[in-house]
Amino acid sequence: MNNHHRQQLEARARVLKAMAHPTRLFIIEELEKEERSVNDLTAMVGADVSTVSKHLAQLKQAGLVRDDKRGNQVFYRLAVPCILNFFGCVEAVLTEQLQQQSAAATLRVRP
Amino acid sequence: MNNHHRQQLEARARVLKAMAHPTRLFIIEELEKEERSVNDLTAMVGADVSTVSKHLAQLKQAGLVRDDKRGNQVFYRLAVPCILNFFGCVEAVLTEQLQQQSAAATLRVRP
DNA sequence: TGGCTATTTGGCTAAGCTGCCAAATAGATT
DNA sequence: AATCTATTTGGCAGCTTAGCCAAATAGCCA
Repeated sequence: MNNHHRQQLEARARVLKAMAHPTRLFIIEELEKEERSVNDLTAMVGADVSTVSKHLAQLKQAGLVRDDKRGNQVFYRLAVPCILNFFGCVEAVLTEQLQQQSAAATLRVRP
Repeated sequence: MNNHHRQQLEARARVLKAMAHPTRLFIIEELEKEERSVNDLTAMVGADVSTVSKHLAQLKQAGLVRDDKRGNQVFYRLAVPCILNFFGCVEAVLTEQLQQQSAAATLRVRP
């Protein structure tokens, strides 16, 4: 594993880490639909404004969202449109897990 | 955000979190090529065996890899083949970041 | 200006993660 | 059985994260 490769892996890990939180995934989902102000998102998430603001800062730092200040408010939108596709594989993983679990349950019931 | 939705987001976040570490990404990359024993991976990663073993346990817990004990050794392989595609979007994010950075650098040089 | 709303930042605590060493476990070999 | 190799587990120190409250900042409106 050379230096360049390591840096590449670290960069990828940073992006994944920024996405790896339920609230931030929710925000990403919402921003897929349309841009939103911090206030909007705060109401939808149901946490303290400061918490949501910090989540948004993390997403921005990772390059996943952009912000746009208009008047009083700051609107956030996705920086990268392809995040939707991103979940095809995650879903596959989750489906696999369900199948595994139900298979295991069946084995326990009928050993 | 109803209960089912929240659980779905948490499940997705767990998978992403399992991937969000440079060493674990490296392991995933290696396992894309072929199955590997813990010893193999430890040599490639260059950390303590116990550390690598714990990374593997995390990947397994998330449903990303499967293990297979043969004789003395435990071989790990990917549970889900589609992880390769998973990175198209991450790469797009990273490319965006580079473009942003070089654009900003240009602005600083020629304001 | 003063007050109002929207957002960010600082500070704190509780909880979680990472990596190492040491010890335990499991299989193979002599 | 004794020993060797491969792997996992327990435990700890150091570091990071999440969430809240309080305070600071920024723009709007009377």
